[in-house]
Amino acid sequence: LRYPAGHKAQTFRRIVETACRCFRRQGINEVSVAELMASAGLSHGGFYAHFASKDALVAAAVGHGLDVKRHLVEDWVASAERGENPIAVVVRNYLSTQHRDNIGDGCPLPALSAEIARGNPVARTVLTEKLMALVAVLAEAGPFDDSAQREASAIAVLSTLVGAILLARATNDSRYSDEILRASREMLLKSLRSTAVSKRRRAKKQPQLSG
Amino acid sequence: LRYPAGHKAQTFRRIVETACRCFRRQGINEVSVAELMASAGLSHGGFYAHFASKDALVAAAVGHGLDVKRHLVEDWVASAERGENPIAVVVRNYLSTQHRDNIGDGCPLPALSAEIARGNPVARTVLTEKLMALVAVLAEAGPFDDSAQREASAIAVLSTLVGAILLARATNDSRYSDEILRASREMLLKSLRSTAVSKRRRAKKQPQLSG
DNA sequence: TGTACATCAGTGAACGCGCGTTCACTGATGTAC
DNA sequence: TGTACATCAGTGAACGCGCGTTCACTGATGTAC
Repeated sequence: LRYPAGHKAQTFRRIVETACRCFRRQGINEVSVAELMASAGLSHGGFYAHFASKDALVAAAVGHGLDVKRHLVEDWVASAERGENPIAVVVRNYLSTQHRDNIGDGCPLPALSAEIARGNPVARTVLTEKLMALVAVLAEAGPFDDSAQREASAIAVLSTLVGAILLARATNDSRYSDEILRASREMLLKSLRSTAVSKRRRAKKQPQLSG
Repeated sequence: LRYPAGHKAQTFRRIVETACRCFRRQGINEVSVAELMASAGLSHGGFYAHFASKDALVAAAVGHGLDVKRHLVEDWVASAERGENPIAVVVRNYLSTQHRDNIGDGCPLPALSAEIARGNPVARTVLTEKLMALVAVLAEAGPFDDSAQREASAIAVLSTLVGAILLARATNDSRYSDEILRASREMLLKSLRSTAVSKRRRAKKQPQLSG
């Protein structure tokens, strides 16, 4: 066969996207290369024309998934209505039953962090970089005058988001799972309300990264 | 061989404890029955004299690990000095570099929740029950008059604890990992300080579960 | 007291199976002449 | 314009390996007589 220009790059992307979804749904080690390639509409032998190893794909898939999530968070932040705290929009969207129940399209952090933490140094480095980028988006949108305080607050919020989704998914009792989301969401929103004063004080300072 | 009374029960406990440590360190699917039995000083064939399947062991190991952790949290709560918020003690101990770096003895929730959420219904049920028990311990120690509010607060705190340890372990950059622990810890402690008034108001009401 | 047998926690070879990876091959199209 | 060949994304059989699980066996001690 001879394929049109860009065909291979397109296949590459399809494998990465399929992998990212399968990994989140089933876990990295529970998805075989053969299963994954079949999901992408290919046979398993062609895999190594695109990636040096399964580990290399894992790193690419994690990076892709976190990029997509960062863009989504940016959209949420941008969608905040005038006077509304953009972080509150992120919190409500992230800690939703939709996000909990849609692990295949959800954030890779609650789904894959534990597995990545234990091995695959390349994927770990990618995760660290993308995590920092995600925190930067949240920090830029957050209250507080001091930029270090903004980043610290963003990190703490993200920890709660990730932990709550993780526990809500692990829980077998659907009412309790809902309660984990609700309780974590309310704590964060209440905490944001109590810092609203500081936010108002910061209003109309020099923007840092706006384009 | 004929073994003394209680020998089998002791071996059972040794397998469960070894398994719990190995699972947290390496992940459930990355530990084989043979490797685990060797770590417990036994050969792999004897495994099925104790457990119906690897899944049955997983459920037992998760239950054991969460029981141990609940007792540890109870000790932390009891160790709080007069006038100190017991939850603050839990937060400082949980979000420590020692806990992050000692995954084998650490909380099973950040280490195993993602893997358990995806399969093994028995382990999921056990996790749910033990999670509720852990939340109850935190709720009993927490501020707030209203018991529903105490439970909600405990759930939110636990979400942050679990998420922060998970992200701190996944991060490759040791300074950033420390910062994840610090930022999450400070947010929780600050939040506890702001509810301290309500705690003082609650002082000397009827105790609920004290023994 | 001595002998034959039952017990049963633990052993280790063996099973079928699916894994990650390799490699000789395919075949429609682009290029050389 | 027509023919021979190079290209290379994708195919599918095969590799060595380790997995969870099974099972015939071991052997020190307790029990029956």
